[in-house]
Amino acid sequence: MKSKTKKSIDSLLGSVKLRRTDQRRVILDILLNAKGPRTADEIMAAMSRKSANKVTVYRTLESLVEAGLVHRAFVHKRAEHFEFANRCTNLQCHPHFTCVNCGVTNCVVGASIPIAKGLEKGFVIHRQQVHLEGLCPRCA
Amino acid sequence: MKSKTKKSIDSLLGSVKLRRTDQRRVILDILLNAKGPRTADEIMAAMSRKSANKVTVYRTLESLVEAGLVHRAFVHKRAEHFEFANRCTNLQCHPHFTCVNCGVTNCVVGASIPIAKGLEKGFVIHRQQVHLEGLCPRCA
DNA sequence: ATTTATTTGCAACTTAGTTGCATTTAGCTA
DNA sequence: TAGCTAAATGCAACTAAGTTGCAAATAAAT
Repeated sequence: MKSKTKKSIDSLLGSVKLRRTDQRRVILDILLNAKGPRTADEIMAAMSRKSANKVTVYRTLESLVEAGLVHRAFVHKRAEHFEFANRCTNLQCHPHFTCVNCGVTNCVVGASIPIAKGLEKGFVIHRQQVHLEGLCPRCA
Repeated sequence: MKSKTKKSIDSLLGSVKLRRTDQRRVILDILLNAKGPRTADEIMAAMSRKSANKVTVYRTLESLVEAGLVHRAFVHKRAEHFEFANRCTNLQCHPHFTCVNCGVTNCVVGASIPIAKGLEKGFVIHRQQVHLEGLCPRCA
């Protein structure tokens, strides 16, 4: 990790009042550089020899989610997927697209979907999440 | 199960060329009468003494999904949720709403959301799924 | 009624995530 | 800068959700 990156990650952690630990830095760094949502397992693999216990990874992700730095992505696979919480409006994160052929899931940029209208009276929407599936350009 | 129900379930199974077995009839009946998506576990509980091995439940759900009679609902919980595949257009199933307070997930009726536009060239959308979370009328 | 491909059930297994508890460490205070 | 303490980490053991292989049962075609 470049020390420049380290500083900006440390200030991210500071901004949400989380202690600056190595594990948090490494995990945040991985998510910051990921092109799409990642599972705990993928994160552990990316940490490689830097070691890290899976319990720590789960707990770290949990604390990052709670702090709002990371989101659980909505991708309809068995394992939870996490991503750095950017490109999200207040009510809606960017959608994700999963290719039914190659199985790859990525963030969708440049598409927008209006928030649902016409709900029965009394519902308060905090968050809308959209998932698309179909064929990616390579598989179409 | 009323014999009238049984007949209509049998004709559903016939229409997708699946053998009419008791387990399939019972599981379809449960999903037909459910107000929202159900997990394999909930289905097993509802089958109660009628017995059923969990492997059979999973495999039955799988075959019903493959046949298109049942959909995997998109609800962001650890266990898969299944529901009878009605009220779905070609491209989009009805949305689901999960209350962050009481945890209950239900189908949203009467709301509509347009299909995403503006995807990068080459993507083919087969299906769009929307999930809403927030407060239900009772918890708001 | 017989046959055969499907379906079901059991046992054992895997994957994803969790809990309790002992040890280590970030960052505050003196 | 050392000491203190709450927070974070790691290990072992566990649970929940789903899967696989194989043998027995059964739907439905003949």
